[in-house]
Amino acid sequence: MSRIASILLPMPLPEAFDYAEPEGMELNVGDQVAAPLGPRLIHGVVTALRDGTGGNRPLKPVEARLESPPLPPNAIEFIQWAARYSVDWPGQPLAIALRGARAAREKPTRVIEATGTAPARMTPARAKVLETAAAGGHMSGADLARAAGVSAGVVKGLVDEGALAVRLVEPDQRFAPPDLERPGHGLNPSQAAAADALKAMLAEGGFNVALLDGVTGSGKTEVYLEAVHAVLAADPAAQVLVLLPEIALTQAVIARFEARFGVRPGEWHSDVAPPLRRRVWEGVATGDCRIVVGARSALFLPFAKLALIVVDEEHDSSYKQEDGFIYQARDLAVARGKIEGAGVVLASATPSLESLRNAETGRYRWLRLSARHGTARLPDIGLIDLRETPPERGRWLSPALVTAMGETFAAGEQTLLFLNRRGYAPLVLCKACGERMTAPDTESWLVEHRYSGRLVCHLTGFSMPKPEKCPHCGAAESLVSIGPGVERVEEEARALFPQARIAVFSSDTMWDAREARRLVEAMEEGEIDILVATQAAAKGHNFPNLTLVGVVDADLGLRGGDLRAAERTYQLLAQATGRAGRKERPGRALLQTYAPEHAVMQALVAQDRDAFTSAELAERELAGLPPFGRLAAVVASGPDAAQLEDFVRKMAEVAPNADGVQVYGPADAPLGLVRGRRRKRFLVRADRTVDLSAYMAAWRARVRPPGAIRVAIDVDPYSFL
DNA sequence: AAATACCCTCTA
DNA sequence: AGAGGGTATTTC
Repeated sequence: MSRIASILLPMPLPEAFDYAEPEGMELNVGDQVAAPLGPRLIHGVVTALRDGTGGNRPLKPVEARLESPPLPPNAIEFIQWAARYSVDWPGQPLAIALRGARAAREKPTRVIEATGTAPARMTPARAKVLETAAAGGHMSGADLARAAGVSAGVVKGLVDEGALAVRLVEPDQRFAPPDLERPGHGLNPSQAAAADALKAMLAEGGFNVALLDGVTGSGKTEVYLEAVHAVLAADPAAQVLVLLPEIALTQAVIARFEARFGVRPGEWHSDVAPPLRRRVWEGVATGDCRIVVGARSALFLPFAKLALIVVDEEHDSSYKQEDGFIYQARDLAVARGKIEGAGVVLASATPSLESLRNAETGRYRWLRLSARHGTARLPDIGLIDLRETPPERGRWLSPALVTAMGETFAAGEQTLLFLNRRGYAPLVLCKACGERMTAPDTESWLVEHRYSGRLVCHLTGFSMPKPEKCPHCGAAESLVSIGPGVERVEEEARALFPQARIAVFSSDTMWDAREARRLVEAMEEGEIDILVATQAAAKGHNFPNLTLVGVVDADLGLRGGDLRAAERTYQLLAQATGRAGRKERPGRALLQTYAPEHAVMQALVAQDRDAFTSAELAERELAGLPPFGRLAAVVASGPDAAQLEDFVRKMAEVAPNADGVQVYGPADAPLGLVRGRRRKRFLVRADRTVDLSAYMAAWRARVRPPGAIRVAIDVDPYSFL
């Protein structure tokens, strides 16, 4: 009896395709195979096997089984679950899961070895080379020549004569096991209590979630390191995944793991070179690699025996992937934990309201870390009311903030000026005709960047040199820069403190990870007096001599007013102000605001997170919004406005009726035009009990968008543009 | 996603 | 007729 293999292919197809298993191939579920699809061969994964032959038409046979470890059943289940949840085809998450499996392997290295045969003619140079080669050390030809202090020609001559031979050595792909005998960090009582509670939860085994909730500087990392240790020690096959929101943070966390366990964990993010990626992927699949530190896509790795997932800074919005396969890694981490029967730890100083709600209702264990590490105390936070004491016209730093900066500088301490806006000015307009500079095919303002002298669209990446004349009315010298970005604040700070050492930290100035680390080190060493930074610097780093944080525009994130505006602003500003005064020095933070009475500002000043979150939760509950209800967004886009209008009207007509579901829209998206495509939105609100994914899938099945129109479904949206 | 089948218009 | 182009369909 021959068998049929269902094979999932990493592309947007609605289901796995059936193939005939060739005689003797002996496939198993999870095997990676090459399967013919039309005229091409595709790398796919076997998801099911059953007896039988092709029914209505003959099946094509599987071409070959690939020499790469199979995907474990749990990984396949997770991929299918994620696709269903996100209302997308299973081939999409599979494509993410196979990114490491398809990367090029590291090439074998060429090493030179002595063969034992003596060369026909011996010279001092040759003798030196043979001696060096005999000492071993697996050197390449160039290295051997350098070590022996001779030219490459001598080595080549010996190879040609057969006294030396080139051997190809496969690179060592294995991961060393972690050293569990190393002592851990000393924990303070609060940390020890949290670590014990975590270890107790993990010792129970099976799926459990804990929210590790502790103020900035309370030492969450040490706590979860102990949980990691407990898991690795309890089972020699157990694996651990640590998710981080930013690639920039991975090096620091990897160093912590290296110090704690004596081995370098597997590293996983978009900047990892293909050979290492392949090595980590295979190490994870075989169980060799027991610790992975990575960005959100590490969640799709094929763990052989995943026992613990840590999501650090769980509130961070970069866990939400917004394009391609849309997912929220924090939520999927919980889902994966459930499938794997693993523990999940969500860590944050400012947890998401979703996680706080789950902790409140007891679905998650709630572990609170109170004390700040060492003797440091939280910074004093003050508000500067810009309505009463505004900066001078054309300036952005108010007198009170400038005074504080002066005091800090005089005391030899550091200031961080926080402004979450790249570039020089967010808007350039013509004072003659009022024209605002926008990209030709996108409806958002171009941001002026003075360092590069260009106007840049932060949405699409479009950029152009700043024009001399207004492109609309032709007036010369009429373009004015409106509003501040970090570059402009830097300019102002230089004018105010010409003798201070000032630097800018944003993704434009720090596009290279090494450069970023250099700047962080310079800051740590006290070589910078004033750092002007976007959120790229607000996260994670500890600057011991930083005693003043000035938030240039505390209201920035509150404008636009989407669902999470207040929550996000609170989280970001709590994090930014938490940078001040970590070691023995007291710190202070000053927030410039036009809305000092706003609940976010009041909560920050009072350092009363719980008051803020309970008020915010009460509002969400009243409106039936997350975490009390669920949302999904639909964005339809197309080049032709009339055709799009027509389509979304039809879509509205066929929206299924269901209890506890309301469909709002269609409406023009706030960003109505991106890359030449007009955009329309729906928003769906549902009660928590509704299977929103199923609802959205049913709706989508009722329409067939014309070719030029794309429909993107976003379950649990974070962006409302 | 990528190949190809289909269906227009344009050129001469 | 045949090329050239956009769009719709198919891929087990």
